[in-house]
Amino acid sequence: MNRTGSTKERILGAAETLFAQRGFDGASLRQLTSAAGVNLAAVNYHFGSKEKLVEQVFRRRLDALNAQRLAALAKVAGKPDTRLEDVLDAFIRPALELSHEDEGSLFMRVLARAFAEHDDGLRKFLSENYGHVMRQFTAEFARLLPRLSKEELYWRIDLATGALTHAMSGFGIIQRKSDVSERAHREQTVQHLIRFAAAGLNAT
Amino acid sequence: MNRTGSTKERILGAAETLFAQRGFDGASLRQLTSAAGVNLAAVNYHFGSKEKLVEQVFRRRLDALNAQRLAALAKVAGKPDTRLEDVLDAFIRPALELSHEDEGSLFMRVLARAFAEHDDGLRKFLSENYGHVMRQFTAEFARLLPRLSKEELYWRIDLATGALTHAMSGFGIIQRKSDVSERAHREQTVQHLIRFAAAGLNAT
DNA sequence: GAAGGATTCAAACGATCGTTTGAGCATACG
DNA sequence: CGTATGCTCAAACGATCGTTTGAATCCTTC
Repeated sequence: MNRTGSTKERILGAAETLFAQRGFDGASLRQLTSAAGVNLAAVNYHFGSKEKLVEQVFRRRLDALNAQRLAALAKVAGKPDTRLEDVLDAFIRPALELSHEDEGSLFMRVLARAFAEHDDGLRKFLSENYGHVMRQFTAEFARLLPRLSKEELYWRIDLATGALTHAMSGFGIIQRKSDVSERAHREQTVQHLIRFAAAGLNAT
Repeated sequence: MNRTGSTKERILGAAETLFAQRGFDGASLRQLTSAAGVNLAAVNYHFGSKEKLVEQVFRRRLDALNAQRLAALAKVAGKPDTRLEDVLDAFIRPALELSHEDEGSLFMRVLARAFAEHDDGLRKFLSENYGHVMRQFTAEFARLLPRLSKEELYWRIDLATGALTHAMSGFGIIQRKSDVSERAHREQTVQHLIRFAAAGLNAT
């Protein structure tokens, strides 16, 4: 039972963990509030409903994550000597750093579940709030891969993001290494993902 | 409400559709039996429990799918002039054909959900019953990519399967085209996937 | 056509779900 | 001190969950 931070923060933390482990339907508010050490009614008091809690779980991470992604993209977008790998780095590194924090290490799993859900409400929420991020990255990919048709480009970006989401959702448990090598290991992981995605995007 | 086939088959069909749309927890036996046009108690009578029904939904498709994959792999494995693309074709084409059947078009979505679940019981079931398929493909990839370390090979296979699962789980609805061009479109899709995966696996 | 196993059926079981309620407690402000 | 205000609490709400039951019905076999 977590006893640090405000009630809202404890609920959000427990929700992230349990949504990652058991899914949005599978994790009940009773398991969730029990793990957070708060009263059952606190969820509806602070968030209004379970569905709105789900939204806040996403917002808490994605606001910062996408801001970092856009900041990193801004440093390379449009520059004449920018390589494909630089853009992928801007996309991948913020997510990977999130996966290696003590807090937030399970969030990418929540995100992977959201993609698998194919839930219209959730997809609409993500598209409305964070769709512009993917659009900016897509525009930069299009600039660096001018020989690809629009259809081919969308295909490959979809495949690349699928690979990255799949890989990053497996983290937090499997890929966690010892503290001394964590930084080096993370850098190695970034390079693995970038090499794979760059080659796929750049395929003949 | 489906009224064709035996009770067991109608349940399996409705279960596949609803599991794809709403998830294993989200789809209730009442929705499921109602869509199948059978009595609620029929699930427990014919399958024993909801969990065993889930297993049968997987078995019904994966037995045939993996048999096709292994048969296609056997035609190229170990041959001196086999290309990476041939092995990927053996892996991808059977799954894509399943995605374009009227029946079974939603199964890859069920499979994508299972991957996102990270459920130990389900992963153990899949590993015990179909793990040898992935092992045979991995061995052939290792033969064709001798310059990759074992760690690098596993990384790339994981990323490639993630991309393919992600892409194929989006089918059945989005990518369905008109009947006349369906065969040509499917072939085009196979080539997209193979090109991307081959380039990723083969990256410098 | 009677017997008997296989299957279907409506109904109910206890458990658990998300949500609501109203009393109780805390802290801050007049 | 008195009283708002924000928050927590136990308890209960109706709904829905997976499962079980026992009678009704179908279907085969002699």
